[in-house]
Amino acid sequence: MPDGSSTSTTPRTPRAERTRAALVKAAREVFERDGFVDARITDIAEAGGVAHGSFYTHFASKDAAFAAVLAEVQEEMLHPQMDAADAGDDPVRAVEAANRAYLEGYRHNARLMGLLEQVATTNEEFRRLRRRRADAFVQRNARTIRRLQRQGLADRALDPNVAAIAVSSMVSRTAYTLFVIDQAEVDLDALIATLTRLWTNALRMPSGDKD
Amino acid sequence: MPDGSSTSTTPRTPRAERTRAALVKAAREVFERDGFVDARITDIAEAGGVAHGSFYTHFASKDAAFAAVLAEVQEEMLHPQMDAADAGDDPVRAVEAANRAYLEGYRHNARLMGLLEQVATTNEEFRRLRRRRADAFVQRNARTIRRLQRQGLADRALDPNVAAIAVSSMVSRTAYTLFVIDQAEVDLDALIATLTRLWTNALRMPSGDKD
Amino acid sequence: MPDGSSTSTTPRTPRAERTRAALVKAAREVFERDGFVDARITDIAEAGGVAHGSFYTHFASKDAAFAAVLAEVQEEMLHPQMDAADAGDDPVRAVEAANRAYLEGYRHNARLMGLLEQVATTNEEFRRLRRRRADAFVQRNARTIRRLQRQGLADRALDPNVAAIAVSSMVSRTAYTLFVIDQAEVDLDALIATLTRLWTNALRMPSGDKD
Amino acid sequence: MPDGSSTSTTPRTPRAERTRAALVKAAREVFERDGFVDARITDIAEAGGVAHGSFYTHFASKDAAFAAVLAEVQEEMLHPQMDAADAGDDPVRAVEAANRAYLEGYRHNARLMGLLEQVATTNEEFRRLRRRRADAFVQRNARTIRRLQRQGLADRALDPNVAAIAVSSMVSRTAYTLFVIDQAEVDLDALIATLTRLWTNALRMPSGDKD
DNA sequence: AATGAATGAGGTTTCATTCAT
DNA sequence: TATGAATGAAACCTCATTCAT
Repeated sequence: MPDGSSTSTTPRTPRAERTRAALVKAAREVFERDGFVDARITDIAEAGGVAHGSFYTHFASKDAAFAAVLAEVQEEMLHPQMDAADAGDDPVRAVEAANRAYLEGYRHNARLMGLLEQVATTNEEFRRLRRRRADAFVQRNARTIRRLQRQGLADRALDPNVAAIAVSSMVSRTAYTLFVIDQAEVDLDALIATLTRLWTNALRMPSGDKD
Repeated sequence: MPDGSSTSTTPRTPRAERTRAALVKAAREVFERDGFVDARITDIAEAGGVAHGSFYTHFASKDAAFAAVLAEVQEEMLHPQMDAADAGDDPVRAVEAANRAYLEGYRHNARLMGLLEQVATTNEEFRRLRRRRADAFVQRNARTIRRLQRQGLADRALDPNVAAIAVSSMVSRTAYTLFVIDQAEVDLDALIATLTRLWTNALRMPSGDKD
Repeated sequence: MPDGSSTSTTPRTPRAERTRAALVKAAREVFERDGFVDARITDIAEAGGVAHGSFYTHFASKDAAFAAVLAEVQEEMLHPQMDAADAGDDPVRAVEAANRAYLEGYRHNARLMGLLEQVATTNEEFRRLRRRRADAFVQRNARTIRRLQRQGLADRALDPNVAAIAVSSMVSRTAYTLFVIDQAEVDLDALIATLTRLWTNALRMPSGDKD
Repeated sequence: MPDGSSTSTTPRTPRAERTRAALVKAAREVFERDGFVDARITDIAEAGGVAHGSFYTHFASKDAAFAAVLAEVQEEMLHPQMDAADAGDDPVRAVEAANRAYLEGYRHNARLMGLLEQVATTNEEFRRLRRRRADAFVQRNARTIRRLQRQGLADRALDPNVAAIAVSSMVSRTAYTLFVIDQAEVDLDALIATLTRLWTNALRMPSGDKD
């Protein structure tokens, strides 16, 4: 979470806790409805059932409120991790599991992801946040790709660092396109299947089927 | 290009033409330096060497000026077209040529592309513009993928529409990551090679080399 | 009074009440000094001893502030009502009383009446307001004229509706001419006497004196 | 006409004369359509079929153009003159003739009269113009009233100066109400009859009919 | 903690008028 | 005389944030 900005003072009383929770919920609604720029503190306070000024009892700024909203979904929104442990020994299944986790989380929080994209274009703090999350993902995938290459399970001609960026871009931007821009109804299983196959193809990971 | 957004009547006199050109140049500089939101009309006018109000002789609004800036780079910025004609009979060469064209254009106009991304998150008009460009690209690629599948040159298990979105996302988002976010010095040839290989791998397009 | 034009929610705290009152007073001063068009929000705020933006805590717009100023003088500024009850049985005395009330109110708020005239030429909202007030007056007078005609106390050859407009125009426009345009010192009793006599003559209302 | 402001330089050539005439016509249309404040020089020039800047070849300012428009209707728009010469020896007929002339002129140029009223509330120059016209009218009527009083043909109890203002206010404001504000279809003969009777009644001028 | 009034910076846009060609 | 581009003043209103109660 971007530094200490999420809250000015750590809330103490249960009443404050309740108010804060109501404001986080309200903030998410208003942000998702109006976008970050057009969202007004007044509207958030009103939606949270408190007076205008009370917003600042709990958040130092509009940014801080947005950070608090993001913090709530952080767990759900980890990037897909091609972690073999997730799927026994089968790397393809691992990719699929990672994609499923990511896409389900993305779809569930699509508007928020769109917001993060919006805010990150403008605000250094959230640009860093977005980058940190992406980096963690990319680096872990780069390690995995290197391991697969060593094991003869992935195309050795690929630069693992660039490949990690590329496949992660493929999944995340496709999710953005379908869920945020198009807002289309999507057959998630089919989407996962296609992206997984593209991914494993791209790395030339061996699969049971014949070419 | 968002149609009516630049001032409707074509400028007449050479003097006007000169002033307008100076303003487009100035606008690009200011936008790239300050971002769309923080760019001030005043600064653009000043950078263009004209009086404050003269900006409005040529552009109806900040949006219109931005549209004019984008129009200038339109040709350069076409999406990669996997058009076989570009590379004789070799589909892999065609992909590579398309990627090269796209990535060179992107790198050359990286800041502007970052701006477009920024503005599109906020402004319906430019959201449509971005979408229109992406759609054209995606649809042509979808046709190409279908053709390759029919010819037995691409993985028939892939949904061509989703695959078209995915590979296009891979290239464009990787460009955004490297050129806009990271702003790193990049070995373009290596990047093109990797992306092309990932792309052709992803579709299981046959290539000369052995796995 | 143009309904929703003053800020919707009734102000709460005494402090707000005080500030609002100060702003209404300040607005009246500035409007009367500079005219509606040239009056600047900044000047009103300054004259009211509050910050620029505080004006908008209490009024949605310049129009709303003007409406609030008008609301303050509404009682004083009713049009003259030729209501017999005001003067026992003597209709002439009733006319005189009505004229006195109207002219005293008009003189007292002359600059404001000039302003209303100014604003009404430009602003639909206040055009309606002016019209509503005039209509109420005219219609009541039309009824009275009809009654007097029935009682044989007024010239039956007159169209009561047009006559009502005409006599009301006579009084109100004379007031405008003398108090707003000429801004002359006026002997109010003499003016009332003349207008009353013209009025009662015009309707051929019987009076004690001989011609 | 308000001083020399109507034209910067006296036009010479027939071409200039034609352009100027077209602009006066255009100005009247635009003023009547949009009101003085909202009328834009650009629109006037466009309606007149000339370039924006050419407006200033013929008029020093927006005010000057409005003055030129008013000058065109000046003859028609003289105030009613209770001039016995108009109607032989019958003073009532004279009043009627004067009212007819005034009301016909007013109705014919109603929108322009509304404009003059609008502009006069804001602009000193036109305030003076309006006042000069009204004064001339009022003073002549005051003389006539005095004469009638001397001849025993008018109520001697009336202050002739105030009475002159009052009856002139009655006619002019009634015209404004009906033609400018209400914009109603009006039976002109009936209106003239009523106003004439009110007027002659008001002064207690003898008429053939019995009370 | 909660309230809600007060603060004040900040930039867009319009359009009458000027002026070089 | 006509053109039309250039000028620049001017002020409104929003809203995040602060602060007195």
